[in-house]
Amino acid sequence: MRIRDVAAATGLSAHTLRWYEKIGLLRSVERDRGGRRLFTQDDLRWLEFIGRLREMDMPVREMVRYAELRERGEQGEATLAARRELLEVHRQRVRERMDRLTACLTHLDDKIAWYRGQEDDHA
Amino acid sequence: MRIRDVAAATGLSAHTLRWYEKIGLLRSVERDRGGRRLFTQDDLRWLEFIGRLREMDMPVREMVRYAELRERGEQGEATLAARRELLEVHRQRVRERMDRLTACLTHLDDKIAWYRGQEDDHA
DNA sequence: CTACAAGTTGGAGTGCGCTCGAAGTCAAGC
DNA sequence: GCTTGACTTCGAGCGCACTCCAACTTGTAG
Repeated sequence: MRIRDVAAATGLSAHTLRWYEKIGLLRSVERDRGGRRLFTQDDLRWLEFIGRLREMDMPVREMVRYAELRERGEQGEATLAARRELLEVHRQRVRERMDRLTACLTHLDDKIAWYRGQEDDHA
Repeated sequence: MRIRDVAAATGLSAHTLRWYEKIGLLRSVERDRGGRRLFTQDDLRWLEFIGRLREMDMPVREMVRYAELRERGEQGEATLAARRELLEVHRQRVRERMDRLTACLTHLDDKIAWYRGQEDDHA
C-alpha cells in the first residue's frame, strides 16, 4: 500500500504518517525503487493499535517508548513485561479519567435540568 | 479572597486566573484600592463550574461563549436556551467520547491478557 | 516526449492552553 | 523609612501533536 491508501484507511494524513516514521512511532517503512513508501498489512495493524492508544490520550512519547520496546523484543520476550506494564499504567489512567468524566457528566445533567426548569417557569 | 487563595482553592495558577480574566472567561474581577484582585464566592463557584467543563475537554473558546451568554442574560432569560443547548451539545460529545474510550479499553484489556499469556508461556 | 499527479525531504508554522519573565507597584512588618 | 514579598501589566515562550510549505524527483497517461 502506498501512503495515500494508508491515509485513507486510517484517517491520518500522509504528513502525519511521515512524521510518525520520523519520530520512531513507525519503524522504517519499506520503499519501492523510486523511494516511495510501501506499507504492509502489519504496518496498518500497528497504526490501528496506536490509533486506539491515541484515542485514549496516550502521549506520543509513551507510544514511541512502546514502539522501541517492541523493536527490541522482536526476537525475544525480554520486553514483554515492560510493554504490558506500560499498557497497564495507561489503562489505569483511562479508568480514572472515565470516573472523573462520569462525575462531571452528573453535574452537567443537573445543570441542564436546572435550565429546563428555568425555561418552563418562563414558558 | 485574593488571587493566591483562589489559586490554592482551585488548583489553577495565579497566571492562569489572570489569563482567564483577560480572555473573558472570568468577568472583570473587583480590585482593592491597590489594584489587587478580590475574588468573590461567586467567582469561585464559577471557576469550579468551568473547571468541570475543562475536565470534560470543552474548548476554552466555547466556555468563553458560554460566559458571554451568561453576562448578557444576567437580568433576563434571553440566553437560557442558548446556554442549555451549548451544554447539551457538549454532553453528547462527552458521551460519545466515553463510548469510544470504553471500546478502546476492551481492546486494551485483551492486549494485556495476551501479554500475560505470553509471559506464562515463558515462565 | 510531455504534462501532471503523487510522492520525497527538511524545516518552518499553527492552534491550543497555558506558563513564564521583566519591570514596576503596593502594603504590612521591623 | 526600609525591606520584603505578593501583587500588577504586557508580552514572549513552551510543549504537544500535528500541519504545511518549498523544492525536488518519480511514474503513469495521453
